[in-house]
Amino acid sequence: MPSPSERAPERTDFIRDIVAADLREGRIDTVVTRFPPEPNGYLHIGHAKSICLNFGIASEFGGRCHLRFDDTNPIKEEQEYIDAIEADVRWLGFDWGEHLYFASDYFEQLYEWALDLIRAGKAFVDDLSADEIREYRGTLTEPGRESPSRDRSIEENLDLFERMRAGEFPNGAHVLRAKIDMASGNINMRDPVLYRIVHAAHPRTGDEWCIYPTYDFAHGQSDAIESITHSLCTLEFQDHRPLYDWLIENLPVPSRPRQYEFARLNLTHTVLSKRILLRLVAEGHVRGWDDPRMPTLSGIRRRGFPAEGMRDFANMIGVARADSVVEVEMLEHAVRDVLNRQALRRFAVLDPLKVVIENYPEGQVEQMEVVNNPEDESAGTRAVPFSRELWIERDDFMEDPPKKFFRLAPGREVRLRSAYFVTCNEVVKDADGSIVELRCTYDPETRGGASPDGRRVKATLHWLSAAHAVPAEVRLYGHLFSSPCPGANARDIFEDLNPDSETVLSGCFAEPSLADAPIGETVQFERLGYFCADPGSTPGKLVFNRTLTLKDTWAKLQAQGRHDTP
RNA sequence: UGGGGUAUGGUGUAACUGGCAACACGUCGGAUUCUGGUUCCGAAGAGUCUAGGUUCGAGCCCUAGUACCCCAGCCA
Repeated sequence: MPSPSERAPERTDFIRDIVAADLREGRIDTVVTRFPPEPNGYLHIGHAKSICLNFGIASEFGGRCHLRFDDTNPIKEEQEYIDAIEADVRWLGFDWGEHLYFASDYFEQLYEWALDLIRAGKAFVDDLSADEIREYRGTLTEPGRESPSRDRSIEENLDLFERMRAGEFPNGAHVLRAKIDMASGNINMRDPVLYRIVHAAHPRTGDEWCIYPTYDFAHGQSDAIESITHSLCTLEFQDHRPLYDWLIENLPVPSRPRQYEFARLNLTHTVLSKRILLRLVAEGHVRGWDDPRMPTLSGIRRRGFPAEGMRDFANMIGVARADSVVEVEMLEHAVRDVLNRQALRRFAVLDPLKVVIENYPEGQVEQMEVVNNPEDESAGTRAVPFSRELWIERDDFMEDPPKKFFRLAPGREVRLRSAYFVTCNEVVKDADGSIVELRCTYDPETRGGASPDGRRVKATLHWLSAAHAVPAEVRLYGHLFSSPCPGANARDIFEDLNPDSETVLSGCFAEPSLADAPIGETVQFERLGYFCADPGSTPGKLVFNRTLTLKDTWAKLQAQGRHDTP
């Protein structure tokens, strides 16, 4: 069965158009892209869009895509992030082969190129402090002023820069700057900083360096070294493109990469900002980077989202240059679409209500054959034990049902899925008047859920044999933010956190086959939604995370009814 | 008169080189269904930021506006 992405027509967007034209007109032989994360945090859904774009283009056009860590700032970067990022990209389904690179691999070459720039009189060592540089830079509407250090001799610049590398100066004492144009309307061209002194250990190069190139001095040159043809980044780097090009043109680099920018992804009810995600974790609003509510790849993986759904979503939303906010419903649709096709069906009861089948022999147990996935016959069937005492969902019974409720009610007959038709005869209540048990009878002729006489029922319920059901904890997840646009209108983004984003249910039951449910495999609890065992789940204490609910027309009706009857 | 971008249904995208504004999500109906799921059928919803202009014909070309986004890290 082809996936939607395979049967979808060839996707086109402005970047693919450019790549196709470059190939067609012979400007390049092979397309080479790269995904360039900084290892200072975890990857999120926004990164997934970029990963799918870069790796997707490479595979569609028969090229290759590199994974390159942009590790030029040792203060923020850690090996932990490098490992997590690699795992996330692999999980998403992409393979960089042997093309794993680090900007730090190029530090020596970058240093040589900096020397070249100095020798060409196009870079200088500045003595100004960070504050002074800011002052000299001017403002958005006023030009900047040239640094007093700008006219230093090439020899002195060379000497100073070498001594910067040698560790003779403390952090901030000097900086290497390009000599471009302090009056440029583009602030990035006002003698941008190329190197700064940072006495800090780097996760890869350790103490080898105490000067580090800035993003601007590292990125384009790294692209050139790797023969990247199309360097794709987000819109906020548009203003850097003139500098990217200036460096490429003024340095003896081995290839001529081109930068193209696209709009980053925004999702409703979600925040895709490393800074905010870091705070959510640090301030304990969530269980960690991989909390099932987090939009991180590790979070959605723990939540049970299949990678294929994530990829389908990336294809659905397209790539453009206009700022936009995609509704999460589209992501949820992509996930449900994959899960509907692939997830095995299982029985679980979240809010159990006891049902006793009065005419069912005491002590008898039957193994009912239940289909694993109606969308995939090859998934086969399984046996689920049936007996006299059962659990059903409390929501599936109403003592005084409204007209549109067609589940179980006094005197009404429904089907227990793949088992029998049952009729409710009596409602047993406790002293407080709350329902504790239903007394029902079953029709032996309807075994397997069939109706030999053609009798029809309006509802089919899931159920569990009370004696065989295994206890479980189930965590229900909703949107992390209740507002579709968290932090909009200058609101504090944390005020928009949804207080009900996680509901932990204890006292749930699952069918016996779920006792050893593999971690990370998402199944459908019939009629309820998609769920997967949490990594913290053990056979002794089962914990399931709800990936998504099923679409629920009844819940929608109820919600509408609430408005209709004030 | 800083610089750089972007405007198409509620949302995201599409419309080859000027030729009936299309697809998906969502919404609303209906059919099917041993999941109020899935599937199927149908509908509503934009006349393309505004105002002019060119043209037989403009989302696309021209002119003038408007709105929104990004930039003043030794972050990326």
